[in-house]
Amino acid sequence: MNDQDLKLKIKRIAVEHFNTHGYHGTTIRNIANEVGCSLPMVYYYYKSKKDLFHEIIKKDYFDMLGRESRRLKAVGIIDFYTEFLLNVMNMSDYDKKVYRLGIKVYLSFDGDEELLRIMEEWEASIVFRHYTLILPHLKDSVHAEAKVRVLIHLIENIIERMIVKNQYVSEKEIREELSIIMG
Amino acid sequence: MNDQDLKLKIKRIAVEHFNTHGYHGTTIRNIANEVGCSLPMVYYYYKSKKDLFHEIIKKDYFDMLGRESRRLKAVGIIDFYTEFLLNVMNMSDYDKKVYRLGIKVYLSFDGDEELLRIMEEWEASIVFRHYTLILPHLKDSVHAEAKVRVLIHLIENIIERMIVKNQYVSEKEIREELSIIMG
DNA sequence: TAGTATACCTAACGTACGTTAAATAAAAAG
DNA sequence: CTTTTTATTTAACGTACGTTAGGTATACTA
Repeated sequence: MNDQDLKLKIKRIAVEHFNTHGYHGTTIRNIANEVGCSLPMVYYYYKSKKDLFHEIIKKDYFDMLGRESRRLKAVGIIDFYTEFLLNVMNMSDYDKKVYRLGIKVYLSFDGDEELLRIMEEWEASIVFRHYTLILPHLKDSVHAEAKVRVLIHLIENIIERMIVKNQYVSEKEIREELSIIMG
Repeated sequence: MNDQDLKLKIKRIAVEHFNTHGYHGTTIRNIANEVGCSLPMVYYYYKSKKDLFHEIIKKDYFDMLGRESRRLKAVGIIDFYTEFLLNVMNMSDYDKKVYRLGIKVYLSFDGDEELLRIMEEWEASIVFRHYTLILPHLKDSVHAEAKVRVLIHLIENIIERMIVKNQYVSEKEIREELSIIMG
């Protein structure tokens, strides 16, 4: 098998196992078994179990977040977020699993302090970006700031339904729910 | 030490460990160490690690949910949910940890299939209950059902912030956010 | 006070984990 | 064709886990 093929396959299976059983519930032996290679091959490509987990979050998770956020192009704010959320739902299965893993770490349900810190930095910058995006569309509103907050929470909730609970959310549903807040 | 004292102390420490390190990351030895008793004492009171975890979720978690939902008394729908959410935030630390553990299981981030199934049954009944509570207050609205959905999602999101991320959410904030949806 | 039940301990069993040493097979380079 | 590098394996090390056997105090009971 090609060098990068096996390395990638190991990571893909690892993502699946970390997702299903958590960091501590995942074993290198189980990963190797499912990949179909011997146990030390995992160590040939990844320094340690922790290293493998960190590479998934630090590289793949943040790559995916960056890729998604770069896609935003629509002008109307409801179109904008509808497109954003539909993009999330149409991500590849692998990206969805990585996203799920990231959410798990973000909620302190898995991973370690180091990863959590990195994520909270990203989160803060993203919340700020949402504010600057949404606020201009709400100039005349009395509860502008609260509306932004509710909108962010709704977006978080929809992403969680899509990624964590793996539910299908229709475009109609998304638009309807966004409209209730944006008026 | 009194019989029930130690049994309770073990469970309390267990909740803390399961919360911080997950099911697989928690060890009976660590629990016993922190409790200050010997390892087999845990087995004296609980059949197994799984049994201990299941007792926490099946008993304490659902007891807590029942207790909270029985408290709802206010008549106005915004008062109603504000009180409900404030109750959640004012729960004891132990109950909050149990709640957090439950959310973890509900999101399939921990626990097993059996517990997940039990939770999904409860969740379905609760969503239905929210519908019957909220809908009468929205008769004239065009997007009544969507509004109920958004409201439920907002409530879920606020609970998650309080319980999972351990954030303080003020009554003003809660009322403001609920009002944006209820008009 | 003798006997029984309760609360608790030390020590260990078997298993499975993360990790590594050491060897081999395959491929590339010279 | 030999040498070196890369890809892969088997086997094992040490550690830590869940769990249990078998014992000892303490407290209740008759």
